[in-house]
Amino acid sequence: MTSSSMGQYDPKPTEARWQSAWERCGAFHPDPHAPGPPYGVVIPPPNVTGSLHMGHAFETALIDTMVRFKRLRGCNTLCLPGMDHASIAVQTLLEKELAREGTSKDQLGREAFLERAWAWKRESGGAIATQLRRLGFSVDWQRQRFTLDPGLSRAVQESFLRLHEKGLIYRGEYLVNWCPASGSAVSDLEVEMKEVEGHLWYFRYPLTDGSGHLEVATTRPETMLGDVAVAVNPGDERYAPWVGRTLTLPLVGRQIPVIADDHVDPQFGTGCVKVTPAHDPNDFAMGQRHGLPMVTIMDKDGRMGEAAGRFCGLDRFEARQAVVAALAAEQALAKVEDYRHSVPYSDRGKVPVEPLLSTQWFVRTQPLAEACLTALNQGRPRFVPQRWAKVYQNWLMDIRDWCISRQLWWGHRIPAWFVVSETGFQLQSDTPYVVARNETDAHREARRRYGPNAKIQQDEDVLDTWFSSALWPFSTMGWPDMENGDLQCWYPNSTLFTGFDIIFFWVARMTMMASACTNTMPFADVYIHGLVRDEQNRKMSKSAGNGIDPLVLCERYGADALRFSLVRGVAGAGQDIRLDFDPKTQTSNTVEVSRNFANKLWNATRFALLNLDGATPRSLGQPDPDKLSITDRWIFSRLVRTSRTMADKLENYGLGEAARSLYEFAWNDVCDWTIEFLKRRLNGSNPEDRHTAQQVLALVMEQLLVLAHPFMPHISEELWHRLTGAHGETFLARQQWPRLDQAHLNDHLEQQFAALIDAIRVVRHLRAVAGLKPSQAADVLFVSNNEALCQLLREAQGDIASLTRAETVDISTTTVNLPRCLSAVSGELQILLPVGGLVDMDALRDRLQKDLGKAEKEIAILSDRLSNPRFLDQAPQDVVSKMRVNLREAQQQQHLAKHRLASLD
RNA sequence: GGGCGAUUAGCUCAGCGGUAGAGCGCCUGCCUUACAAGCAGGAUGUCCCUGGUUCGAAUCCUGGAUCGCCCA
Repeated sequence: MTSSSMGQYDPKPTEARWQSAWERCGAFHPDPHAPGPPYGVVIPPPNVTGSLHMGHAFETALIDTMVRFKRLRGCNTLCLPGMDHASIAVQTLLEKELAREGTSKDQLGREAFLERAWAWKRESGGAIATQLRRLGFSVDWQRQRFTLDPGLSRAVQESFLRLHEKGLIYRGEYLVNWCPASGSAVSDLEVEMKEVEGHLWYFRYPLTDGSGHLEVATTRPETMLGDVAVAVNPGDERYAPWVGRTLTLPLVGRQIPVIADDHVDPQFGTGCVKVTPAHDPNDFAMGQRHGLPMVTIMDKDGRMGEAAGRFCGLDRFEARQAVVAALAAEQALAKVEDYRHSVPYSDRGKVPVEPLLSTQWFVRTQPLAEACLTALNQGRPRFVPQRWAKVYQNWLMDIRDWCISRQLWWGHRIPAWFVVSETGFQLQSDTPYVVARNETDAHREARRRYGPNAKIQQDEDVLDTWFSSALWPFSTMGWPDMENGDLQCWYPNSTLFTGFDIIFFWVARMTMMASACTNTMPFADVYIHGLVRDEQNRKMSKSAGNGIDPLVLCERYGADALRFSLVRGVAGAGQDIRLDFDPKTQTSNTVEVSRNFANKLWNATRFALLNLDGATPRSLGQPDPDKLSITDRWIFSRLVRTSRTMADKLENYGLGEAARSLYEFAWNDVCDWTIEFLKRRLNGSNPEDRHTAQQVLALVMEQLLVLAHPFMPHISEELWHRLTGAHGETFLARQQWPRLDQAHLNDHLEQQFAALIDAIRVVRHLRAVAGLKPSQAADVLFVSNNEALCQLLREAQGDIASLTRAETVDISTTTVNLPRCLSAVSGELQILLPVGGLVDMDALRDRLQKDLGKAEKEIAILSDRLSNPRFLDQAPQDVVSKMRVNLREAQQQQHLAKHRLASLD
């Protein structure tokens, strides 16, 4: 290996090695009976057709940081991975494939189609599981689950049965959101409102008695074929005389009444609205209030049906034009306006959904939502950040029933059998049915209820994929087998990590189903994270084409670097983060910073290895407290403080803050100061000092690697093995978070140390001002009448000398008059560098003027404040006394700076 | 229309009652035996505006502006 490459960390082989070693050894395969408080997390199951995008990487980084932290803290930790079966996505994908082959799912038939779907799943489904491994996700792959697995299917079936038994699942004919592209109903949540430029068409509907007409406005002209009334607001005087009269519907000839309903907005359009109960949710409600008939004019493929008369067979958008043209021909088209309005689009099919009257299965959500609201009032689950609890609450308070049946094949078939013999072997909306675990049971039950000749036929439909996802926290752990060890140990789960966009889809449905099935909330906490945005603050998405492939960044910078960037970027909880990326060069500054940090850890450890003579932290043992230098005691205090701060932050989901603490501790405290301090003793001739320095170095480095592990698992594992010589199945991932003697924590020392560090910085500054080359040595003289400060400087005399390249460091409590020398003032300390004629007097004067200015400004502020009696009276005493100390120091500084300036002349 | 978030250095963002911080970028000097993916030093802010609370406000509260998201 060349010297230049030795200083650079190459993540690729290291990350691959540990990923496979962890999995091979089952490092993350916990035993539910093992000791330690349980910490259980199920990952939000990605879609089986999906591939890794930045949102997954972000979520994974957050989850895994927490999970690894809890594991190091001694929790019996399970992180369970898996995927959902994505009914619509898989079916769409396969149908396209079949179309290319010139066939279709209907030609294949249900059984062959499902075989093909499973074959697809085996061969190309679930690529994302491999991609998640690439991030170093410490999940238990042995417990990986898929929503269509037998165990989970049993949970789906069982929960359906139980909910049905409790009357929480029912079947009925209602207006549902129909997606003509996938040929299935979808739930309210799968509908996305999009603003589009459309038109508002005004139609004239004549009174049947020929005495005039009313004008109605609509954005969907074709639905007029299904109109059964025209409604006006009861308070609208313009139309009061019209209420109760009859209109003749143009093109159709149907006689329809004018009705009065509070829900009509008199300000909108003409104040008259056409009522189409079978094709509009508001009209449906109105139709029910007024007992109006439902006229369905459209078929399930989005074409006009028989009730549309001469428009039958036309596609809905063709029909729109044809209806407008026909009305125009009859002089019934009053006018057309451009009109911007919201149109419901199917999230899946990316086409406008049609509200359609149809018989479907529903979950009666209200009783479940009430149970969830009660739990929420008792703080279950706890939302982080809290504001999302309100979003969740509002949604539950205004909830609508959940349409759970889908006219698809890939999924959990509804465990209901129609007793078709009761309705002449025709399936109708009122055909009776039985719900059962299997066909034999269903048949038995049907015969019991409907006689020995009852014939049954299973419902063709499958359940919404979210139905099975809603059971995920417990279906993955063996429910309904309550004796299952996993369930007993890790259910309810500890935390659910997910995005806010999925609170309704998933979080609320999980809590409702858990309430119904397990009578508890499925997790204690819900951590809601933000989105990853690009440098222009746009949400990353495939459709916008601005998505960054996390795997590209892993290749270039390492998974550790990507993860660290994502976690460090989080401010508080739930905030969006921004990630820059230049597609031309395939580079990201943000991730580069983290890559550099990994490299810093690499080199710091390399320094330790080069200086430990093959010894390990264990073989060196703990240093003797009496032999610790002041710098040793300082870094121990910093280590204890950092470890404590990070743990506090992580316990409260402050992941970004913990990451930043780590970064600062590692880079500043350990690398910039401690390693630099230790060099002198490690290279020195005193064997006892050298031994202590080695002990300190080994201990600090090992603990630093533990602290880094949740954030950068691979490199920390690698370096820890090199440092400790661990081998076999011993992993850093399974070690203990630092449990250090809290007695090392020393506030006073850390405060004093700031003055020491500042003194060194001032010396370096003076050297720079004087233009001294690093190789040129110069003497340093500190003068202060603060005895404690002088004592500190004396203790660190050797350290100061080595860090400032000083030949000698003198410390004096009495003022020394050296005329031509570099000088500066820092607090109560005067710093002098006697360098003879080399001095640039102007630069020196500037520096002292600056010190003086700073001191005077501070004196002005502080004395102003201290002369305010109300401040003295009302501010806390420690603040007042701190101000007094600061003022005294500033005055000292002013005095010294003036004195030095005077001595220059 | 209702709700939520954001606004701090050229850029990306921390800080959230006690004298404004980091990284990147920029300027100067260094290949100093862990690291040039580095080291040392330096320059850089009406903390969006407006009132108010307070001895004291970037930080808490009113109101407003701009940007973004969610629900209707």
